[in-house]
Order: sequence, then C-alpha cells, then structure tokens
Amino acid sequence: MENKGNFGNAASTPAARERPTLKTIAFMTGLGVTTVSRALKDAPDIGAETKERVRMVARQLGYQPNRAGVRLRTGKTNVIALVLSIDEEIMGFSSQMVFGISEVLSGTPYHIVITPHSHSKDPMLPVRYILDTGSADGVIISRIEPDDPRVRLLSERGMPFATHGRTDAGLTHPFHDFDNEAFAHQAVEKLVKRGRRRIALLQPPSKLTYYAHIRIGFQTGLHDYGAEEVPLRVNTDAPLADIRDIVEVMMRSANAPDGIVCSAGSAAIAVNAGIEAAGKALGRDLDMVSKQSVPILNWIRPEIITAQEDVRQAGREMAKAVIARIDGVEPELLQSVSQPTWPESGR
Amino acid sequence: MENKGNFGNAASTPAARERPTLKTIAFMTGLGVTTVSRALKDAPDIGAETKERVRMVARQLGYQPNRAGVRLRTGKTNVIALVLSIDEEIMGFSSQMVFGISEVLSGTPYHIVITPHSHSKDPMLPVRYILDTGSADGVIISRIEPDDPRVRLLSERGMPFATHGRTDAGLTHPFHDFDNEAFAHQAVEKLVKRGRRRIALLQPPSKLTYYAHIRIGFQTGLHDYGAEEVPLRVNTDAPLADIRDIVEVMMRSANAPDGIVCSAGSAAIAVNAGIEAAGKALGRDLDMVSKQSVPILNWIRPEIITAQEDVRQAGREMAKAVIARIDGVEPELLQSVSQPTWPESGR
DNA sequence: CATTTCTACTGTATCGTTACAGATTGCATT
DNA sequence: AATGCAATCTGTAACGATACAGTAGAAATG
Repeated sequence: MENKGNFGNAASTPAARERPTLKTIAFMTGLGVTTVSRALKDAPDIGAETKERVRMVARQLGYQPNRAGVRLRTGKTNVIALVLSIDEEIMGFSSQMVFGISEVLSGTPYHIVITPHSHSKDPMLPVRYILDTGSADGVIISRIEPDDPRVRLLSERGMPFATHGRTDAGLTHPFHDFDNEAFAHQAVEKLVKRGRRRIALLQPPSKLTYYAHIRIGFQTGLHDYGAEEVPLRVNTDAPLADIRDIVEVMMRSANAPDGIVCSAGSAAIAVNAGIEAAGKALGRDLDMVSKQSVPILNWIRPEIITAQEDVRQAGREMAKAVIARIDGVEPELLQSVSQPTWPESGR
Repeated sequence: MENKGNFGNAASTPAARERPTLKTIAFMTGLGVTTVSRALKDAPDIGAETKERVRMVARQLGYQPNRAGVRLRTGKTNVIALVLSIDEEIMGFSSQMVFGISEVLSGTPYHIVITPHSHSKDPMLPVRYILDTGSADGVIISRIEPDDPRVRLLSERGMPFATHGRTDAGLTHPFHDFDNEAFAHQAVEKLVKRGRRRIALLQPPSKLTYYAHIRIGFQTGLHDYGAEEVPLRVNTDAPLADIRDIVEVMMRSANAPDGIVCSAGSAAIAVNAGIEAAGKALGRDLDMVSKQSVPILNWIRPEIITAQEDVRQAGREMAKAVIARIDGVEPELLQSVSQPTWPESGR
C-alpha cells in the first residue's frame, strides 16, 4: 500500500517526488550519507562550508528525518506520553493541559501521544506499557498520591517524567503543582472577611496528595481567622448528583454552614445546585469559594468566589520539565508551584 | 543513553532482561526469524503446530512487535492523528472525543497522536505535515466546511480519514455528524409548543457546513410551526463576553425574542448571562433551547431545554470509520449521523 | 526411477538512521 | 624523506521487521 522510495537499484538515483532522505541529500551534494548525517547535527569533524552546503540542500528539499529510522537506530522516540484519566473529566480540564503541552512541543521534534485509562482500573497499566514497549521518551501523569507507585516505577526505570501534583514520600522528581494549601487558606480568609464562620469543605479524595494540602490550608485558615468546620461527607470525585443531594441535605439541616470551600470547578456546579435546592442563596445565606480550571463558574453564579488554576500553564511547565529531564537536567530544578489567582468576579 | 538489546555478536544468544524481539523467539524455538514473523501473522505457509509453538513462546515472553521496525520496513505507523483546534474549546468537548476514540483504539495496535493547531492560522498546516512526513495511517478532523480543502487534500493523497461534520461539494468520505437540522427543527417545535413565536438563533460561523444545516432546520421549523425569526448578529465562535453583551442588548430591545435556539453549549452559558443581565427570566419571559456535548447546562439553569450531542460516541464512530477505511472499506459505508436526544430535564 | 508439485521453512536485502572504525589529504615536525 | 597529526570525510554494520526468492524434503505423478 505504502509507496516506498525505492529509486533505481545500483546507483540509486533519487527520483523527484519521493520524500527526501539522507541519501537524497548525499546524492545532491556528492557527499557520503554519514557526512550528511553528521553535518546536520553539527558534528565537530565536518567542515564549516560543507555543513552550510548540506543545510542549504536539506532546507531546500524540506528534509525531515524519518522518525522510524531514528527511533530504530537510537531508541529515541521523540514522543511524550500523556497519561489521562478518562473518568475525572467533565470540564475542559485535560484539553487545556493538552494544549499547554503542545504549545511547548510545537517548537520541538516531540509528538504528544495520549494514553488514556480509567482510574478504577489498575493505574499502573499505562505506565508499565510505556516502559515495557519503550514507546515514549517522557511521560506526564496526574492524580498523584503521596507515595505514588507510578512515580516509584518511573524513577526506578530511569524514565523521564513530570507530574501534575506532588508526592510526599521522599521522592524527588519534576512536578508542577497548584498551591492548594494557599488556595484553601485564602478561601477561608475570603469567607471570614464576609462574616462567615461555619465553613464546609468539599475536599478531594483522601488518597490524592493534595487532599492533605487542602486540609492543612483549610485548617490553618480556620485557626488563623477564627472559624469552625462543618463536616461534609463527600468528595470531589463523587457523581455530581450525589454531591448535590448531600449538599442539599446539609443545607437544610439545623447546623448548615454559612460558607463552603470547593476544591473543583465541576463539583462546585453540583454544590450550587444543592444549595439552591435547599432554598438557600449565595451571597445572602452563605458564600462559596471554589477553585476552577476553566473560567466558567462566574457565568453560572457571579456570586461564587473563584480562584483560577491555570491548567494550560501547568501543561506548559510539565512539558518543559519533561524535556529538560530528558536532556539531563536535575529533577530538583524542575519543580514548580503556581499560586491561585483571584480574578475580580466583579461584573 | 538507551540500552539496545545487543546480545553477543556471532551466535546472538539472547540475554534475559532485554525486550524480546523476533530474534529472541527464533532462538527459543529453534526457528528462523522469518518463520517466526510469518507464524505470528498466521501466514498460510507455516505449519499449524509451529504456529502454535511460536504463539506460545511469544505470549510467554510478552513479545510486542517493535513499532519502529514495523514502521520503517512497511511504512505502517499504527498512528491515528487527531487534529484539534485549540481555540474552540471551553467545555470538555475535545476530551470527550479523545476518550471516545481511545476506547476504540484500545483494542488495536493504534496509538492516538494529538496534532493541535489554531484555526486562526492556516488549517492546512497540520494536515500537510501529516501527509508530508507520513506520520499517521489515518486522520480525524473537525470543523468541516462545505468544500473543505483538507478533505480534498486528504482524499487526493489517499490518506484514510474521517471527519466530524460533513462536506457539501460532491466529496465522498467517511464522516460522523450530528443531525443539526433535526436539532434546530425540533428546537423550534419545543419553543412553539411552549407558546413562543419570536425566536432568535445563535448560529455557528457561516463557513462551517453545519451552519446551513442549522439554518435549514430552523427555517423549516419556523415555517412548519408558524413562528418568526428575530435576528441575532453574532455566532457561537465569538468571545463569551461579546455574546452576552449582544444578547443583553437584544433582550432589552423593543422586539426582544421570546425564544432562543443556541447551537453550542458554551455559548448558551453566555446567552443565559445576557438574558439575566437584561433582567429577563427563562421559563417566564422566554425559553431557550441549546445543544450541548457535556451535560452541564441543566446544572446551571434547569429551565434550559437541552439536546444532547454525544461527542464521545462521535469519537468512537470516527475511530471505527478511520480504521475501516485503512482496511479498505468503501467510504460510502462509513458515514453516520446521530440524532439529538432530549433528556427530560425534569431530573 | 525420474520428475514435478507441494509443504514448510529460511537467508538475504532492505527501510532510514547513526555508531564506529577507518581512510585520505595536507602540513608541520623530526 | 619519513613520520606524526590534525582536519575531513566515508564505508560498513546494526537497530527490528518483512518482502522476496529461494531450499529441502516428502509426496504425487508419469
């Protein structure tokens, strides 16, 4: 089916329309294939004038190295694998991350391959697959746990990677994280400044590292600003309908909170529905603060106080980190934390 | 950097820990490499017992063909490229499509590579890149125009592909589309049944094929059910803030509509904001019908009448279509249109 | 018995690239 | 004149898989 560029047998005279290879350039310049290869990678044992000549011809022909050839010979895939959890997603969370990553990769030979999996299944599967088949030069994973087995495995096997979120078990690796502790702390502050004292927290699942960050920020916030917690027995991973129902029950109860901190944008929509179902109104009976990765909440209820997590930026940071790691940069230098921003929801 | 499996020089005794290749299996079975290769693809000239033996050893070793080897030799990449427009996206539209596609691909040797681009730039660029570098066996594109140059080019070059949306210029190719005409027609019906007669349409940009579908459905709807159009001079691609402002102005004007049909979920959020900014209320002063690809609108306003477009399903359909096309199935047989579903928003 | 035919298997070349071990040339050093 | 030594350039082999053109042996044919 595929038309392979077999031009002639002995002398190999390159035909016109085929995709150019090193051989084509070698033929046109009268040089050897090896010389052309080395010239294009600016090797020290090639003359300056020759390099120039080769580069010109290559550009002229629109030469692009054959990925399969390079990969077979060197093992370099020029692929970054993005492992995505398919069930976490209602909003444009992962799209934004993908676009952030590709912004960075667009200036490089790297391609981005999506490796999806369900986090109800074994989360090690996609990572093991990538390692066993050597199908990528670097990996990006999210939903990080304090002692994440994927992080351990990737480190152990020397596969460059970056994580969206941190670990907490003495593992050193590139990551980008949102400062959830600062977010939760500031969220409490905002609520207390509006006179709220009885605050509920819709937290992430406890197995994820940032559960602890959120908790700490929340609790020091309660302490620092003098407020108390109203327990909420559901987390951001629950189905939206469950969140709404549980919030509704809570809001109807005698000790309903007058403030809610919400750790995820999609969950905030369900929380809001629960509040309204209970006949309460934001801004009047209570206030809500939520993190969001896509600026949508204020379109729904301007009263929601929102902190923005820039996931696109996260994608950019992680892409840069993985590439730097591939290039041998120490992991310690490839860690970043972004601060919540509080766009004035005043409109 | 990469550890290539170079075991011994002459006799090539395979070592233990390396990734198995055909050579490994050949060594273990005592057969030739060619025989093993052919046995694994069930070629007719290999004995039944031999095939069985080879398969067992291969399974035992966890053999997976080296993609670079296959690709270099045969030109088959085992890659499906998904060309995504990075600016169209606020909701989880493309994520859902990606997940639908990967559901289908997970049972195959295909990987999914994301090729993003900005539709303000030349939309041919990513397609040309894929064609020129032969970096995929199949392509999926969206935002289709009636005489889409990408469709022309892909057809011309014999590259298998599927589109999300149809063309309208005598081009025959695999596609999956949502029945936007039916949607718009039914939308008008729903509004008229609620007693609405003066209806505005937030339509897609006119260069996209489904602009015409929406228009036709809308206009026959107006005619069939006896309603009139209130012009709305903005489309779904406009910034949300613009949509809101223009809708607000319209709703404040003397001839404000009493019904709105909206062709995109994210735009509906802005339309809703515009309505509220004008002090009008859904269900009382007017009704709105919107298409959505993620079930989010009813969390925002239960009063919005929503039609669901299952983008995940679209992803599945397109993935199946591309693969079928790669396998030589005629394009005519790979076209599908999905009907709008109207989930009872009554929860 | 010689020849053909079929079955089952195999060696070699090749895809495009790069690592490695030369090869050639000119020029300075002994 | 012989030697050493940079500076440049090049041929060969190999990565893993498969297309192609065989080969060996058994069975069928005349």
